[in-house]
Amino acid sequence: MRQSELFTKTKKEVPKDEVSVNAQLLIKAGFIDKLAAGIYSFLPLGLRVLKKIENIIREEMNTIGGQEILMPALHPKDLWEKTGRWDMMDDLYKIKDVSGKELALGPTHEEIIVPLVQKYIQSYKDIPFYAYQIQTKFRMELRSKSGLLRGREFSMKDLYSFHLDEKDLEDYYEKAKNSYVNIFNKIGLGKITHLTFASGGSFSKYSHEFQTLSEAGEDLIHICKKCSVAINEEIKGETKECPECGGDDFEEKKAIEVGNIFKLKDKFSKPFDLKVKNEKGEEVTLIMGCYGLGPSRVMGTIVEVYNDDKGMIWPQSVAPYQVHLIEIKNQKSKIKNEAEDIYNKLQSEGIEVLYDDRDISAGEKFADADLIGIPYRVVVSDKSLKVGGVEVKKRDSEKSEIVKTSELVSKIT
RNA sequence: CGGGGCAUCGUAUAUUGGUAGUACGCUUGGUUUGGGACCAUGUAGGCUGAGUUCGAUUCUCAGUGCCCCGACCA
Repeated sequence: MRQSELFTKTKKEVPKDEVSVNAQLLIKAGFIDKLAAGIYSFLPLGLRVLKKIENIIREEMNTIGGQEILMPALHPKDLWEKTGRWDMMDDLYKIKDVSGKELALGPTHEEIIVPLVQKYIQSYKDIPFYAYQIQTKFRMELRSKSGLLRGREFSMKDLYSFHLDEKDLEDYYEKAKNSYVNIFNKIGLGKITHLTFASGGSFSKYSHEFQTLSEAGEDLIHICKKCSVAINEEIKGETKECPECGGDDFEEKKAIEVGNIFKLKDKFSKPFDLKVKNEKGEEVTLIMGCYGLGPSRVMGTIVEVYNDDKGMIWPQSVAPYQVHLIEIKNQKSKIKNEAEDIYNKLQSEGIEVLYDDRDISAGEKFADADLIGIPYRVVVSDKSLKVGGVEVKKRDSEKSEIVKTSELVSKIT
């Protein structure tokens, strides 16, 4: 992508009503735009990051047998009345059409997937079954805040699993848990994301959250010093020992909840009477698990965690581009041609390049590169050519090195 | 939902009960080119409604919006 053609430009100033680090940096760099409180547009750079995150999640979901689907965001009222959540859930957006028909904007999809599965699955032979989607959710947050961390409209991956018995649910739950660990490792948050015991509601003792350490977090978690699994505030009040290893020495830290997984058992299959025939021809109620993970919140979390005073520092796996190619030219030099050649070369190698071909000062290009936070910065200038090539600098490092143009591709892959 | 704060060109800000100014951005022309360069040029603004007043962007009230603290958050 040529930066001269990129839809958004960076700003020098941040809107004064933004305080959170992720909102400030993402808006300043032109990744997102705020339409209203907790409602954002994803602009070209931001959308690329969001999609990278989504694709990492997809890959892992597919690995554990999830089939991707896409359910509607508009939900007829009667489905929500069946579970009692039309009145119970106070952050449900409710709308009415001209005929007076009432609908909800989906905040989660148990009410939709259960009837859907009921319609297509009648036999134990089709169970277990796993389906997931990545979709926009709506929740009427009374106080949305902190940029992408708590929105009223946000992206969410929700996986639902269907089982014949609890043992099968348990087994799959463990698989899903592991797949979440893989996801956070791949996204670059692995080391600071703790598996966290949370309340299991009325049907199981525990559920699990995935909590990423950050001062911007709303949650307080208690990390077991022995096994580094954490427990949340709620659980901390109920137990003195780590449910994982029995340790009793904890460290308190603030964290952002980036994922949660629940054993729903028959909480939703029962009200909808979701049953299949077993081997004996008897009807059995299916039991369920659900597994949530918010790509947009993850994106905000990454920014909160990886930044410095100059801007964002994207992990390679989710960066909008791998290389920020910068040309520094003067009127007499042939830099333009050199930079063009390198741009084409890198692209033909399948490397994602943001090419700063704009006619502005070097300082401004460097400042933008630091702000946008692409992992590799490659500078082409008279100075670099004179000493044999291009200058390569990693965003998270102070030093740069001269690399021969012919060796550039191997250097950055 | 309780409490607090804020509202002026696209962005950030200043001033004022009497012609609203500056910087950045953007236009055009020129000089520049290794850490947000310079000269010239043009561009655009008082959240909405009511009240007080000869006159309101400024004072009062209401509304709306945004931010923060708290509560809430399968």
